[in-house]
Amino acid sequence: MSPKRALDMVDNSSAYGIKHKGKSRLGVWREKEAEAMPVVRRETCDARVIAHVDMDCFYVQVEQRKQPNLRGLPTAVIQYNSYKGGALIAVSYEARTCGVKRSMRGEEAKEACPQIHLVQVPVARGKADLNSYRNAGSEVVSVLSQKGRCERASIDEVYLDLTLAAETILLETPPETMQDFAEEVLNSHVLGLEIKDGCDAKEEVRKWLCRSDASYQDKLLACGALIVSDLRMQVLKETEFTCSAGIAHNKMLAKLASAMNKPAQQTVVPLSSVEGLLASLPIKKMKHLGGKLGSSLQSDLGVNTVGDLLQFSEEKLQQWYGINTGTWLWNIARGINGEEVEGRLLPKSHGSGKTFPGPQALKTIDSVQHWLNQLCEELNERLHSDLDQNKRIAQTLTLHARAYKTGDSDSYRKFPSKSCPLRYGTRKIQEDAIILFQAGLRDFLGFHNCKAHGNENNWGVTSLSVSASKIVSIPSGTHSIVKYFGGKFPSSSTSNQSLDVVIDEAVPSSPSGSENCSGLVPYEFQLQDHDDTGIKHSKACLDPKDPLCHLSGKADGLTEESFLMSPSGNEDRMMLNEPRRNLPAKDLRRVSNISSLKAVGKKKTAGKKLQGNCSIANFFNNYHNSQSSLEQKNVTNVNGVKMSLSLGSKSSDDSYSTYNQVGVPAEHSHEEIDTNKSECTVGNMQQGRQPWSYNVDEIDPSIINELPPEIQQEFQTWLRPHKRPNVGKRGSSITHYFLPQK
DNA sequence: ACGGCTTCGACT
DNA sequence: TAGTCGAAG
Repeated sequence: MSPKRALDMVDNSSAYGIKHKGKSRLGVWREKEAEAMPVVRRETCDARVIAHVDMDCFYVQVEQRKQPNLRGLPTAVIQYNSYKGGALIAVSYEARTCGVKRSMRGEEAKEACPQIHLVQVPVARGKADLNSYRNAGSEVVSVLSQKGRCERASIDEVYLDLTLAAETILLETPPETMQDFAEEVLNSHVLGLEIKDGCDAKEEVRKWLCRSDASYQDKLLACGALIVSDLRMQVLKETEFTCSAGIAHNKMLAKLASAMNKPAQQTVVPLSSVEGLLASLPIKKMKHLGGKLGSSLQSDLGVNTVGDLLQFSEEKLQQWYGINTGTWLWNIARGINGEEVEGRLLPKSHGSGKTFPGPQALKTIDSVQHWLNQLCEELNERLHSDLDQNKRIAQTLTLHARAYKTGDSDSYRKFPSKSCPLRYGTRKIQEDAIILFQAGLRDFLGFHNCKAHGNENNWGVTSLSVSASKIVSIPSGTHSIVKYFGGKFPSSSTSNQSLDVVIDEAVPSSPSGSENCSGLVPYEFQLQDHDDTGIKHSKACLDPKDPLCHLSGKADGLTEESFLMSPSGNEDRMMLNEPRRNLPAKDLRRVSNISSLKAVGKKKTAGKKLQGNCSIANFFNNYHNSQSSLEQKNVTNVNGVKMSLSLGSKSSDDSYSTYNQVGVPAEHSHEEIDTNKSECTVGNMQQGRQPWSYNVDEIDPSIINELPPEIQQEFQTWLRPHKRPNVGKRGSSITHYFLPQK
């Protein structure tokens, strides 16, 4: 009842038709012209090929790679061993068959499955350290991002838009002309494909893949299945991780499908199966409907399956849930979901937090200080990794906390989150964090209740977290300039405080005047000496001779144009919103025949190759047949080339550092498509990069202020926060005008 | 004593 | 904007 009220009030006030355009809170594009079309045709128009790839019990796999003797055994990853054996955060499929569930604690899991192996999450600074999982996720992304636009949806999931690659295969080597299929693709599950008793499932799948009378969409999906099985093999080969995948015409369906057959399998959702699939799908299984909205649908409308939604008109759903959500519901009931796959390989924020349940609650400023210091250290480390590896800078620091208050039975008040401009350097982050905390605490306790000190605090903090957001890329050119001037740009993540990027605050020199924590815009970056002596936010340059002063003094600011030229990929979205062509007549790039096993051509040495038509299941059979770690296997790829495959425990720590960088732009212009590297190019080109028309690396820093104004301005742009224009409408002429030159 | 920790998006 | 809230994995 109550959610609907809130939504009603919001959306009714914004009268029909006004808020229609743009992205709703559920990421749905409302398309007027599409709405006029009958359902079937609308769906038919969506001939994209989207995949969702989901790592199988990822944390477990990461631990099993570290300890290969755990492979194939019931295993779970736990954190914090203290309370009832620790909390399970990942459970292997062997353990799941014993009835072990993720919500259990270690002790329960031991009861349910006495043979289970419990591995602890690494701990650093007294808290869980997820870095090894993050890095492992990056390894996977670096493989998966090679055949199409790739969106890192979480630490262990990605979406891929494989439309272009699938279209290309269909044109050049359509499945119906292929004589051999990799075994893995024959293991696909095809929804709606009936496997009659006594029939060979693989043979049925093979026939489905190469039906010449299939619809265009089905053929595209078949190509998608080929690509995805290949990618999954590649992931296994490069990372030793298995994953599951869904291949469908949109993100929603792909996501649904990837969960249908786990682990290490893939599922295809042909158009013809969609209606039946949704008809029986419990409403709560749908992404975004697992929470209150789903409950509200059940209790208020009596909707139990997604298909049940079909009986409600769009208007009705809008009346209940608002315009955007209503339309979204109406669409998903029909299997329609226009969300784009965002080309984003890196996270948008970094956070570090810890809870202090019940008795552990922090009751003194000192203990809060201590833990904030730990959290800030970790955050700082990750910020510097990001800077090193991805040339990105975060601009906002936010503190979240939870606290309770005893006595004084004021109505319960939430601990407010607070944020301020982020200054690089552990000490500075720590200082700012505690100041933010104190500001929050004041609000939390209320004005009258400002008992500062003493042991008898009436408050306790049950969770703390710090996070860094508003991350922007520095183009490589800027990086080199920074290096020139500062000479302190960290080249390895160990040198932490070598670069301070200071966000200039117009007002007080630290967030201590908490009232002023907000409202400091506009702010700008300055490069500052790295002495960590204190809080220096002064607008004046430390070194007046520093040529950067001229730049940062030059103001004039961010133009919309420069935003559109940013390498963050935004400009591409403008184009992607254009209606799809029916056939990919032009602009096709060569994509290697997916059944071939060309090396990815990256950092990975030729140490590991797997036979082309070997299935993932076979991989494991082989693995268990020869357990010895670090064993070399000689296998032959489809081209008849002998290669060696090494399995088992490589020294995991080393391998992480090799990989933990991902998505660093390759410097390809759209023109220089080299067929040899086509896989990489197709994958990377969507990222959109290098707005520079000069090679900044070669510019003498001492004369930077003599440079052409465009260069200075661009440089300046990168020292300022992005201002996201509201006017990024599709087809706006300014967009096109400033797209990277062809 | 909420499973903990992390990330994202929409909304106001 | 900063801050809140919901959701997911």
